[in-house]
Amino acid sequence: MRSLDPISLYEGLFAALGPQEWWPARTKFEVIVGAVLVQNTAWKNVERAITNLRKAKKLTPRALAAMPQDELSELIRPAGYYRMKARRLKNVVGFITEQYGGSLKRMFATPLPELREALLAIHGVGPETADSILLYAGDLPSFVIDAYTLRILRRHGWAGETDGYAELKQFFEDRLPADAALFNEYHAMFVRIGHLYCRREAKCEACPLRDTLPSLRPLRRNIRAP
DNA sequence: TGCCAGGCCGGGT
DNA sequence: ACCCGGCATGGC
Repeated sequence: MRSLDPISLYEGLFAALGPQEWWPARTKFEVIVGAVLVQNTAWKNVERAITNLRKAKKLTPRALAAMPQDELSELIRPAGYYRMKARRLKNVVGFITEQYGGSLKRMFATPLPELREALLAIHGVGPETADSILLYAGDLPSFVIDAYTLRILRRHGWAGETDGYAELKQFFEDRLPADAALFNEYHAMFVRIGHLYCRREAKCEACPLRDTLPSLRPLRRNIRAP
């Protein structure tokens, strides 16, 4: 991570990409469901599953909790790993129901570190899923690292091979103001870059990071996302 | 046509 | 503390 100034990188990304308006979801609960469904899965497939759930009117904690797991797994089938993910969704809604009476409002009123630990204790919720829920559903400043972030940071030599999720998360959180809107925009831009320029088919030469970044310097102090 | 996507878990070194 | 196989559908 040496030689990476996260604020310069943010400014470079934002200048190149603009606001991302993430997470693509209509409700907070839909974000939570999506966060589980997208585990190692293309978002396109998740959309189908979400659509099925919406049409079936199952996009609330209570409706999901009341549904048989087999029925749930059929609805989310397009997202892949559907049996496992049905179980995981059940675990998450069980947690919301038992701990907070099904109220996301109450859940997200929990102090961030405490809630994060609680989420990680749910079977099927790992660091990225937990942080995505905290940030994108809860508007809580928990920086999300994902495969794209890791790949981009490594490809540019900013992250070493030994840097893992915890190290990278810590790195950004230590150097940025704890602002959910900023973390939101930042991670969303990493994913966008990943999608467009950092996949197998995509061209690395077209990546905005390629030319803009080396010439970047910290210019402004106010880096709030729109 | 294969390879792989916005992970996570469990069992083995 | 790592490393690996399993989990599954759909798109390019």
